[in-house]
Amino acid sequence: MRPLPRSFYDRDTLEVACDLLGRHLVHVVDGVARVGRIVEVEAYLGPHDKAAHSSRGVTPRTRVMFGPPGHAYVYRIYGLHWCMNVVTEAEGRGCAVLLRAVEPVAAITQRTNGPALLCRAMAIDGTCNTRDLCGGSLFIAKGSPSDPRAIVKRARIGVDYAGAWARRLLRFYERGNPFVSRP
DNA sequence: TGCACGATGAAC
DNA sequence: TTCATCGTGCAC
Repeated sequence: MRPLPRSFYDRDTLEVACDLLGRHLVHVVDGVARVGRIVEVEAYLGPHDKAAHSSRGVTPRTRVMFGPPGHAYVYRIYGLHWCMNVVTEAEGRGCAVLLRAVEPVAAITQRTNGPALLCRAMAIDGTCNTRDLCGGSLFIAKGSPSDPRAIVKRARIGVDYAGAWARRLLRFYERGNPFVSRP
């Protein structure tokens, strides 16, 4: 179980988003590897994407989104939950993929069908922000990639304010998987 | 320095 | 449908 290389993330965000489905998200906590198989993601395409945090440009919070690929962007939402993204494409692009749901594989005891729920179940919080996913205790491994023919494309959740960008089909999930947050 | 609001989840 | 709860970004 080793981290996928940085080249995995240094590609077109849509490609990475689909390729992330079926991969294993791994977080080693107190010597125990918590593992979840990624089954739902959303792509955020950069500053021109009105629904992306990076659309406001480089700020203290979004700086990591504009950094090199293969790093974690973990932010607090509604003052009480955490959400995790992986940074994609070349440095400066401001692209990322939000992890929305995982299927429990190992050492998971709570619900994982939602971006904040998966963070809670895998003990991912603000201390994981800016973490390099290509070496360390938080990473993504090969897993069992989803069949491309089984990938469903839908509009992203909770971005109605983003006009036309809200209607783009940038949410991807594995068809029929019971751990998807909103099938 | 103040304030409106959110890539959510849970309860009602 | 409503609310919890607070960091962020932008207005002033």
